[in-house]
Amino acid sequence: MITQTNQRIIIIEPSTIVFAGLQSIIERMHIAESIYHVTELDTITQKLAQLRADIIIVNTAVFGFHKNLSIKSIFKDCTHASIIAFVSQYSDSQFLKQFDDIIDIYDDAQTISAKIRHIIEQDTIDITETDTTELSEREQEVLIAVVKGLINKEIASTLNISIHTVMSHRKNITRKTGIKSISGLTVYALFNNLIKQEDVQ
Amino acid sequence: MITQTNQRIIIIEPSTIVFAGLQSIIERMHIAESIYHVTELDTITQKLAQLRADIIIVNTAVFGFHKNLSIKSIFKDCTHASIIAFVSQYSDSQFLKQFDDIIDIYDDAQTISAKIRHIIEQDTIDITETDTTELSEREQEVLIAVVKGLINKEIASTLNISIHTVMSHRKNITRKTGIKSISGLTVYALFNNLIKQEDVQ
DNA sequence: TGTTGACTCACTATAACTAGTGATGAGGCT
DNA sequence: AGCCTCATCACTAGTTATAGTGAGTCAACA
Repeated sequence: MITQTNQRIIIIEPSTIVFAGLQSIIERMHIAESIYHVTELDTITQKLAQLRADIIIVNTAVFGFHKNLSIKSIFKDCTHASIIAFVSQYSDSQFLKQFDDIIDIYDDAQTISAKIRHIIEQDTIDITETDTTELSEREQEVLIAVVKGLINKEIASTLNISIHTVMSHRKNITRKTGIKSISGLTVYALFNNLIKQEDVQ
Repeated sequence: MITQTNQRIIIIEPSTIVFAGLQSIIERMHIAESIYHVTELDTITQKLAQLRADIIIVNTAVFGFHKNLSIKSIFKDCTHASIIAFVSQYSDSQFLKQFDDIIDIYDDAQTISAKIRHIIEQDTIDITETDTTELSEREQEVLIAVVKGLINKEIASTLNISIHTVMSHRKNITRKTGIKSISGLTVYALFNNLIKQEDVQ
């Protein structure tokens, strides 16, 4: 699989915290050459072209309540950049249609990564298959239950299947991931955002 | 100046992005031993005491519109934790007075760092009882081995004790922490910095 | 149409863990 | 001296998990 690791990204976001969060998530993707922070729209419009960004993520809040704006014209100098809306509060759905994609403040890291990857892949010709999920849906369900601390019998009853099936799934999970221990599976599940820390135990 | 580098911090914040931002800013301060993410209030209240946090940062949005809540009573099990409000939208100022400090979503990194440092310094003055670790040294060793994925027999041989002793320790660990599942112990060990993620499995 | 993968279930035998009780010696604290 | 914790070990009985093999149904796909 060919990955692009030289993306130039601009984030237009008033809040330092939110910027830091997006930055941190994007950095973990190892696709960005640079991440540029802009807090206001006005100060940047002329310089945008200069920065030659590949991706611009813009908090729709910076547009204020003037929702009749044309995104195309605002970013007219960035012809080859993909513009992603970042929505942290209600935004008009017609307005949002102008963007290449939308990231919601409540999206999880996996979703955000997927959206950005998708944008990059659209721009890149050589898309080879993206990581298909290693585990089947049912296997993920079983894994989540295991990590929640349920024993096989309990998993069987919550999923309405026989304990034999549960064991069968668990054997397949072990085979596919190569992880034998519950603690290892816990880290795997946390890392892959299959479960939240507070749901464990 | 004595700096505290072993703060256990819980962030109660629905948005992954905002959490990642706070995490990233706090990590740069090098004061946190662990940063725990919780997305909802309901799922965590009973477990809060167990986690023995020093600082709890809570997005006031999780309280919804019921602003007559007593913060003291919600966090009654965390007597020694400082509670910081994280405000991302309008919040009643009377309500906010209950908190030890307030972080606003538009605060810059420097301001946030200063606020957190201030909280820590206040606390370090009135440390009378050093929060001795809940688990004995031997129990910690056993716990780490468990979380590494070793089975009791293996733990026995690496620690040069009988398998009976290992089980004895494990029983005590379960009794003291109240955590029965290996996955729960894994989260506990990660949060309490007893083990690094990469050492698991 | 034949293959593959997902999902389901079963049987066997062995290994490992859990829970409860009990015991001993070392060391610290009051 | 008495009390407590830690660390060590043991026995019992019951529960749960692991490993290996096998097999049927169903849907997708080439």
